Amino acid sequence: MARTVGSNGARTAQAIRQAGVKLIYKHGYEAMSLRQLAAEVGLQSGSLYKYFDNKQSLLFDIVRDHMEDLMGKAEEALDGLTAPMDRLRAYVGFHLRYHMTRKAHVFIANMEIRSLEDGHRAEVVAMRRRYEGMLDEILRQGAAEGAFNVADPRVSTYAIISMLTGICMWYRTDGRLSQDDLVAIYTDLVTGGVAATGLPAAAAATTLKRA
Amino acid sequence: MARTVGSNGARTAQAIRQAGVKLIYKHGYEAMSLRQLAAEVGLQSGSLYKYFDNKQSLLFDIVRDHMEDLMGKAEEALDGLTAPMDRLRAYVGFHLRYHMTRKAHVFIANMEIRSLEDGHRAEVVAMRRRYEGMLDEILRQGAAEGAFNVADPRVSTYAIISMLTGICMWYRTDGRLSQDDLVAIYTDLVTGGVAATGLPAAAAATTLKRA
DNA sequence: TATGGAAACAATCGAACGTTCTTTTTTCGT
DNA sequence: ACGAAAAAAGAACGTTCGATTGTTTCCATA
Repeated sequence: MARTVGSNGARTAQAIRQAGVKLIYKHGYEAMSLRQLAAEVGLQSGSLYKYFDNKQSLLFDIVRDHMEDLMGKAEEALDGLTAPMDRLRAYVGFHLRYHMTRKAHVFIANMEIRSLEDGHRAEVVAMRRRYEGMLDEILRQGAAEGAFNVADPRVSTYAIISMLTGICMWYRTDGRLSQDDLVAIYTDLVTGGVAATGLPAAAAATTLKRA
Repeated sequence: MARTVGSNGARTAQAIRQAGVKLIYKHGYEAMSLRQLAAEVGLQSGSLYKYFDNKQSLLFDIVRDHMEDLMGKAEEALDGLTAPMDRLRAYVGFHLRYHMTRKAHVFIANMEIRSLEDGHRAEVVAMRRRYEGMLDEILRQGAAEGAFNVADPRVSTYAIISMLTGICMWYRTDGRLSQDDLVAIYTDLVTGGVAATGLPAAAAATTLKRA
């Protein structure tokens, strides 16, 4: 047998992509074999090459498409908001919800960067920097206006994003708390952490040397 | 040639361990071949089997030893402290410093869990749960005493640990900020996030439904 | 200085890998 | 109804992998 009944290129392409995300998420890029992927879709391994040039480009396509989707939707979420606190809350809420609903894609984009070839990795890192820059800008604006008290926006950005992204390591749809509950809890943590306390954070930083 | 001049079992064992950490950190467990590891140490690949049963047990040994070290030192760091805020600050400072100085080990322990066989993974997950439990306990105690305002200690634990652990993704010894600076910044973020604000966090959580 | 154990080499195994190529079958526009 | 194009099968490739085995060399000790 050869071409199977009812086969359709577009549908197969999508199935391959979905199965790729699933298997890379579960086993890791290196550990996923193309035979495994083909079996998941119901093909022979050689047939996959009608749909991508090689294994590496499959990974890159998945990661790049995800990053573009993430950034596009983030800009939508912030659109129209100007006050730093509003923008911060919107960013936190969006990031959390996105990472709860796209756990697999997010995990891959964060963890398989090391498996990308140099050129591809550079592209993805640049995209990630742009995404982080959005939060960095919010924190700087808020600090400038006196709404936030951040000793170092760069570090706070890393810290906050790490905290939020971590949710995709343990969130379960059928868990104890709803997405809304979790967004509320995390929002409290973040806004509390950057809240203006009266005394400059830089001073607090210098007084605490050594521990 | 066979046994090389000056060869020493204990020294080789340590060199293999170090090289293993280095290569797994750089390339990932699956991507690291034993030939690569052997070359790094200056051996033939077959000779490695004098030092471990198989590739999997090398990974497990590295992760388990790291987890035991982490927990032992964490208990030391908290030893003698009773006030929740003191214990929280000590936990944050310890966790950060440890993760800044043992980046590779930490990264492996967090990222290569998926590469562990079921039994080994269960052991490591249990250890990690115990480590997380230390922070969870601090938050609960602080909440009970009214020192902290945490809507959900379990979630706050995950959030804080994710935030702190994330530092090993970007911290560089020759970076702009010292370890003390970073500890101060992160400590502010954490203590601010769990600070008692007056209004119960649970109420804040329910009022914010939807976004 | 002979000897037993420790340490490493060298060769090799079968399996699995990513990839390429040819062939076969189905689909679809004319 | 026919022929081209699309879709997939299936076989084969060279390579690399983890792992095993038998042999050689070094070293401590008696």
